[in-house]
Amino acid sequence: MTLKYELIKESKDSKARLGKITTPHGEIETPVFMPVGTRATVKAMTPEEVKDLGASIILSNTYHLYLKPGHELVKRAGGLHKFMNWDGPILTDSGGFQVFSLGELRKIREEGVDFRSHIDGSKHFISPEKSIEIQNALGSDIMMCFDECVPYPSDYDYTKDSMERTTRWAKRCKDFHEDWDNQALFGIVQGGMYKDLREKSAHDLVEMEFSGYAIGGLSVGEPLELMNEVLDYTVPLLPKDKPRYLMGVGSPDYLFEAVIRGIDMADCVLPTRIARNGTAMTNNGKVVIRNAKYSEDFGPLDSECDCYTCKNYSRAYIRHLFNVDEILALRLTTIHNLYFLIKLMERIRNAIREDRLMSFREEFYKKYGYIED
RNA sequence: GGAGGAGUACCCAAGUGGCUAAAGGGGACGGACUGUAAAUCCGUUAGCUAAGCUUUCAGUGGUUCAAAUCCACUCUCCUCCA
Repeated sequence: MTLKYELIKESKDSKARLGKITTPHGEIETPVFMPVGTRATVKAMTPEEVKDLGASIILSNTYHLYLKPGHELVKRAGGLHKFMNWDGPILTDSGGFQVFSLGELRKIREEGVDFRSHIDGSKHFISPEKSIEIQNALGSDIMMCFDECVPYPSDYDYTKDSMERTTRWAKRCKDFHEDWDNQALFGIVQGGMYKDLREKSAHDLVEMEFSGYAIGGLSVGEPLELMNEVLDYTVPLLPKDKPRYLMGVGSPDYLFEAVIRGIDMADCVLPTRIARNGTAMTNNGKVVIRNAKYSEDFGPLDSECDCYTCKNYSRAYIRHLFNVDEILALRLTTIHNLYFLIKLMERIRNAIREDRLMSFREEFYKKYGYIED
């Protein structure tokens, strides 16, 4: 197996850890935040810009690229890296989340999932094997097993059946995949909010020996405390010498809580999506830049930020761009939000290195407004 | 001077007797967003002592149990003719 995880340091004041992942397209310092580029682009950004923001790995999506432009086309283009001009590591999601989010448009059975395209309604079928075939064609550095992300809340029996099927699918993904030298494969722990199901899922997947392990089915609407609880008993079941990836988490508090429980990787559309919808994450909390109170605020989005946006543009200007529906508005806020989270993870890594993660978290929460002082 | 047309809330615009405090857009204001069907979606937008009440559809007066809607006059704007 080519993917290498090096555990550099375990935090003294929490379960956080510092590490380094080596992929065929470069190294990743962990804990890391991974920007999402579903359709082979981090929306509104060029790959060069994403790299300049400090991103060391990005996500892309099996389901979306399979529909458009088609994974065979991407393969003919020379693979996803070449196609989109990103030469760093890429992680591809398996399409499992779409199984969860497409609702009415899909039907799950043992063999796989029948989908209807959200684009034109055409019928499609994705199985674990098909998902791997697509991800092989894309050539991502890290592939994900095809899974089902169970909604919250879900009852015990449904969650159990689903989790067991996800485990069987994981086995099929692993058996189908061949080129382990160039592409790693992560298993995804499911089991909803049920401890015994999470334990069973983690146990069975760890036994299969994947390149790394993801925790799926969290951050789907449950309270933060519940996510923390699930992480508390699930993360310790995962091997220390492999990366641990919490899927779909991207608000600062969720990232902190995940990292202090031993998570190494996380991805989320949140920073890029809310950026396009007019919200910035700052050290002093959320800034809904469209609000009237910023119309004459000539200071930066975040006075403590040194990103391109904050160095050069004012809140009043960005608000104006949103008000008149200019493309640059989306770009400027996206640059800031991505930089903010990438930088936050760097600050978190430094705090782990210096054994002061818990105090950094406290300080950050107070300023951000998560806790009142 | 003559003939015709039009004036509805911040803007555009529907409504031509009661179900209209008034459709729909836009704007403004606020909110949501967490492995992206998202430059998206949702809410508010006459005033108030807000379950209820008060004042609105150019203005004034009238008809009617009831008027943005019907009638009269006035004002303003537009088009055509002289």
